[in-house]
Amino acid sequence: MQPNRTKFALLGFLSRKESSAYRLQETIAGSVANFWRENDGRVYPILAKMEAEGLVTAREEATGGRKSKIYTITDAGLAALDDWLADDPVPRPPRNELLLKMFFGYRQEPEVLARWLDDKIAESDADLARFAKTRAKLEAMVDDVPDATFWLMTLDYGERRAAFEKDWARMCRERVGDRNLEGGA
Amino acid sequence: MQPNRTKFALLGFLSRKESSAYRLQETIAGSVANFWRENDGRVYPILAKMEAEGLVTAREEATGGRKSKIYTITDAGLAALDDWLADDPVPRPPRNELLLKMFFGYRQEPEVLARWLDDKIAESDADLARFAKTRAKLEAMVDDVPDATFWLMTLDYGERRAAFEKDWARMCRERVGDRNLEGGA
DNA sequence: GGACTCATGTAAATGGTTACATGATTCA
DNA sequence: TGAATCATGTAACCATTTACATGAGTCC
Repeated sequence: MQPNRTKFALLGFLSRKESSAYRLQETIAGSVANFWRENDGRVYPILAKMEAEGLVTAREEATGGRKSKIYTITDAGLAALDDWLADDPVPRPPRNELLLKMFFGYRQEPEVLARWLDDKIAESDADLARFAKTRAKLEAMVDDVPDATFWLMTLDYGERRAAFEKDWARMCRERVGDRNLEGGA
Repeated sequence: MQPNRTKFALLGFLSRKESSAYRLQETIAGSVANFWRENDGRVYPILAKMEAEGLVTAREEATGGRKSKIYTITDAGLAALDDWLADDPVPRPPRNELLLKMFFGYRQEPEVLARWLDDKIAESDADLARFAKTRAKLEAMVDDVPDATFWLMTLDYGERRAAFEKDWARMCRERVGDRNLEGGA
C-alpha cells in the first residue's frame, strides 16, 4: 500500500523539537518547501492518528494566553522514523504540467508560451535570491549545528535546480521568440 | 476543484492519432515518461467517461484477430484540449523523498546515504544514455515533423535535469564519503 | 501445452486538495 | 470596533495506487 509520507515528515521534524500542528506547518513551509510540502487539511488529523498509534504524546499549553496542542515524539515514534529513513526512497511518477503543455506547444499561441517561459525565468530568479539568503544563514550555523551540513545539501539541490530551469527556460524562450518572428515576418 | 489532468494528457495524444487505451499508455510511457506518467488503472475508466462526455468516440476493431477499442477525438474534444492548453500551467507541490531523507541524513548510516547517491548517479547516467538515443531520432525527424521542435525542448529539459542531478549526487557523495572517513579513522 | 504478450477492465484503499467553520488574541 | 493573525479542526470531493480478474492470440 501507499506509505503515509506525511506521517514520517512530521515525525522527522518532531524528532528535533516538540511542536504544534500549526507551527509544524510553518516550519515545513520555511525549511523544506523547496522539495516537500504539507497540506493544511492533513496535518491535524494525521497528528491525531499518530497520537492514537502511540508515536507522539500531546499536551495542551497556553502560550501568551493562547492555547495550543503541543506534540512530543515518543520512543516508538523515533523507532518508526528511523525504520522509515532506512528504507530506500521511492521515487514517485513525475508530473510537470508546464512540460506537458510545452510538448503540445505547436497547438499554442507562441505569445502564450513566451509568457510562461518568462514567468519561469522570473520564478527561478526569485528562488535563487531566496536560496542565497538561506545559504548565508546555514553556513553561519554549520559549526554549531553539524546537522546543517545535510540541510545545505538539500539547499544545493534547490540552487542547482533553479539554475538549470532558468537556463532551460531562456533557451526555449529564444527559440519561441525566433519562431514568433518567423511567423510574424 | 482539482482538474483532471489525465483527461487532457489523453486528449493531447488523441489529437495526433486515434488510439486504444493500451496503446495510449505505451505511447505515453515511450515519449513523455520523463516528465509525465499515467497509471494503468485510470486510463480505461477515464476514456469511458470521456466518451460519455462526447470528447471522444469509440469503435471496436480487430487487428490481427485481436479486438481493441479505438478512440477518436471529436471537435468538442479538440476544443476542450485547446481550452486547457491555454490555461496557465499550475505547479503542484513538490515531493522528493530522497531529498527529505537527505534532510534528516544525520540520523542515517553514511553507508546508506552513499548507496542512495551512487544509485542516483547510475540512474542519471542511464537516463542520459536513453535521452541521447531519443535526441538522434528526434533531430532526424524534425525537418519532416516541425512539431518535434517542441518535443526536443522537453527532451532538453530531461537532459539538463539528469545532468544537474548527477552533478549534485556526486558532490554529496564526496561529502558523505569524507564524513565516513572521519568517523572511521 | 505453457509462457508470454496484447488487451480491457474492476475494486478497494489511501492520498491529497480545497473550502468551510470556529473562536480567541493582538493591534490599530 | 474591526481587521489581521494565531490556532484547531471538519467535510466533501477527487486523484492515485495497487492488486486483482479475465480472456484471446502468439511463439516455442
